[in-house]
Amino acid sequence: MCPQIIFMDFNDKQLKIIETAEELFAEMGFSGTSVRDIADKAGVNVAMISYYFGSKEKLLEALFSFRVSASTQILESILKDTQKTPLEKVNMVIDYYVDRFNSNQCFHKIMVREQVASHRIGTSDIIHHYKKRNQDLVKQLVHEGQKTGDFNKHVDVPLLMTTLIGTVSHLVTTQHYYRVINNLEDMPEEQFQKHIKKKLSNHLKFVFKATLTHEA
Amino acid sequence: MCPQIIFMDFNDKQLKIIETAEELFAEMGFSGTSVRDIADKAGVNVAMISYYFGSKEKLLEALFSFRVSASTQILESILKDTQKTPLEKVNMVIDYYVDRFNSNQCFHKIMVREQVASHRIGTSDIIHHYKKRNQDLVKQLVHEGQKTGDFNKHVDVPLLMTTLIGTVSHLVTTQHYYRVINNLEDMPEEQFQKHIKKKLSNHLKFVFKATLTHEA
Amino acid sequence: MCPQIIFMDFNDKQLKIIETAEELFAEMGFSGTSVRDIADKAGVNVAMISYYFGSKEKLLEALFSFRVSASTQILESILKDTQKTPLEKVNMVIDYYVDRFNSNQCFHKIMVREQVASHRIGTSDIIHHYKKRNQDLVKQLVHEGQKTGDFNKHVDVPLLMTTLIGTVSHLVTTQHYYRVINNLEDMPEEQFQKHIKKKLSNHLKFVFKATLTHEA
Amino acid sequence: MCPQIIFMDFNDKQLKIIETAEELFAEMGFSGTSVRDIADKAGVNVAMISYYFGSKEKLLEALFSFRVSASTQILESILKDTQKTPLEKVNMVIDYYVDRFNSNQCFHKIMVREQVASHRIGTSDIIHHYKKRNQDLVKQLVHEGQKTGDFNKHVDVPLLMTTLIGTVSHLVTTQHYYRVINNLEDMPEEQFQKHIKKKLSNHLKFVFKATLTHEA
DNA sequence: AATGAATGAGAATTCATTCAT
DNA sequence: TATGAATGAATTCTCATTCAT
Repeated sequence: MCPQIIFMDFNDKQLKIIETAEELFAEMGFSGTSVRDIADKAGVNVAMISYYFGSKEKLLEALFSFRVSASTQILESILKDTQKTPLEKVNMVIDYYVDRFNSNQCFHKIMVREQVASHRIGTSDIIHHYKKRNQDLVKQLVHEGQKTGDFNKHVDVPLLMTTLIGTVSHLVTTQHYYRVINNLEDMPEEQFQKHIKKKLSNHLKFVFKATLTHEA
Repeated sequence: MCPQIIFMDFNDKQLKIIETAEELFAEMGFSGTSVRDIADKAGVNVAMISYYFGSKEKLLEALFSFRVSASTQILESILKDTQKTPLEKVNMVIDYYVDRFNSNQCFHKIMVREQVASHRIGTSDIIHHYKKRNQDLVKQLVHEGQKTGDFNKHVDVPLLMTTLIGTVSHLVTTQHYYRVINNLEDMPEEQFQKHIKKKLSNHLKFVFKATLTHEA
Repeated sequence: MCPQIIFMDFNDKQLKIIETAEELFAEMGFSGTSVRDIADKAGVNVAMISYYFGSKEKLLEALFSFRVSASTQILESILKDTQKTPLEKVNMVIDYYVDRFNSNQCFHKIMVREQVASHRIGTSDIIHHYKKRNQDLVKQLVHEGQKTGDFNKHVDVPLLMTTLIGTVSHLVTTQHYYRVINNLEDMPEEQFQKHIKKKLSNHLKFVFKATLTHEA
Repeated sequence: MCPQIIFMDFNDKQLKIIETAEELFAEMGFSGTSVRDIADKAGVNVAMISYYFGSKEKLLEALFSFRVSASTQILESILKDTQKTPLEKVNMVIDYYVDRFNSNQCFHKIMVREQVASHRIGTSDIIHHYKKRNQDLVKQLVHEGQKTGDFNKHVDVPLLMTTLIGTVSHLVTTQHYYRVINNLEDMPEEQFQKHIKKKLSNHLKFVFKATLTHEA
């Protein structure tokens, strides 16, 4: 079904390289980061990267596999919960996305960049598979809410997903502008993260409740 | 206030370079594009780029100035219109953004990428200025709606802007995935653009109406 | 007919690079020579090689085109001469080969090496074309001699060509062994070249006369 | 006299490495083959090569020792045969060379390449020793034939050796061209080998008989 | 005895920019 | 004003070899 997401057992040095690459790719972009930069920051020999991953491109793919393979069941488990109302589940999905983006900011910055270009096949396959799966799950959830009469009938799930992911990823990638524009420059980083996470969660929950229940 | 947005008078060759650079930067990223690629595709001498713009970085800045300077008064004029209700104005703002992103896809792909990184000062200043101004204008509009009682009181304008821009830019940058996931691969490009533009506009108008008027 | 042998107009620097590369490839082999070696010896910047030829491989092809394209009509003109007997023409062909190998020793050393491997397409096409054409010309000449009754009937031209080229190229490539084995180490280089050229010419003429006229 | 030709007792793994190296060196050249290529193809650890042979260069020397040491007495035994006429012996020498080259094609391709360069001392000493010895033996044989009056007086043995070895080695190294030029591309490999071996043997025997017995 | 891990050196090539004209 | 030529620096990757185990 998704042969390219192979769970790999990375050793400490490989993990160190992956994590360092993640930080640098996030900040400088893939092409803007040299393998030497990564090696230097990770404290390993330059040749190690080719040795372990084959190439810079393959390192990016390894990073994708590593991050994507980490979370596959959470959304499923949210949906299966029979105790929750569809709206409660929607709120959980929102928190899942807010959490994921918030705790993997570097990776998602890379994702945002990579999604723009369609020419990197190795990664775009992984992204595509991941997006498709999640959209299908949310579609199920919306149908569930429509059946119970909680949600209105004409919800455009693909665009709702676009709003969800777009809002979260845009905030994550432009948070430094958000700080400046909203005069939050002096707030300590940790506090700022908590602050926007909370606000973003509330905002999206409100937007989604309004959208899903508002009569056309 | 914004010294770097200088309206420049570009000659034909300069414009050709800027437009070619825009296409390539959009697809390959800034670092992923070489000046030689640009020069070749634009049909000019490599030295022209340094000659005209000073450097590759400066070319990017010129591109930003060029695109941003082009539209400064539209939002203002929407707001000033005394004939329209606040909700009508919101819808106009939405269409303005949808239009802008749709007709300047390449540029906005670059913007999305560039926003991620905070290290490129030349462009981030322009982006910051642009975002700040637009957010302030929308804030005015929301206040106007709140005064008239059309909008509810606790609207988070910065996050609403995030949702607006995030949704539009996410769709623009991931439209190839959107096509595939929603089985629209065979639709001709032009028709597809019309299709998503219309859908996106309706979707956002509905979301905004619901959000701005929904009682908490 | 032979599209890959394009006559190129090389400038002085390009010629310098080609000639230096020829010397080094002859002595160290293609893979055994680095572009840096060539650049250093030729007194040019390393980047020049990529700049002018695109790649190391393409430089080799340029060298082949350069050397091969130089001599296309000589054999034809020998054959056309109506004043000479077939045997005289054979002797002229022999001298042509001896001369060619002798005055382009470096290039022919490269040819000998390159012929071994069939994996370098760019050059093997040129070699193949060149060998085919020359063999066809010699075949004509032998037929001519057979018609006049000068040569015997069962001459195997492909193998005769193998003997001709094999003998000359083997001597060229192993001349340092020849010197040592035959106690000619003290002979000055120039004199040695003259010496073996003369001896080789006589030897081959004798072998060919014997072979072509000897009754089975 | 020839200290480097030491008969070495290679174990299975060492032999596997040597044989694999032989194939790769023949096709790709010494510099064009990496120890990793050899190790991978031979199915052994990369470190094995340094471990067993010391270095890549030493592996080449081991290969030479291995192949050269294998055949030292055959030529001697041919000469000693008192039953055969000088011409019969010459024919046997020819078959010996044709056989040797034919059954050790890979090795002889390497030899051809290595002979070109004089800079690899380890191997050139072995080659030199080998050539010198064989030439001396053939010189004896020719003298024998001259004494009996079978061969004419002015035979140039060094150049006759050059013709013998040059012809055989040229055919071995350029057989793929030979196939194409003579429209034998569809002949199965095994059959082709038999075919050229037979033709080459007959050709050389005829050339040698003619040359050795032809009156000047 | 054998090997997976590791590495410094060097490989070819591309880069943005400069310079002479 | 415009450009072909040129280049030093940096790019990714491969190399043969060594080392700890």
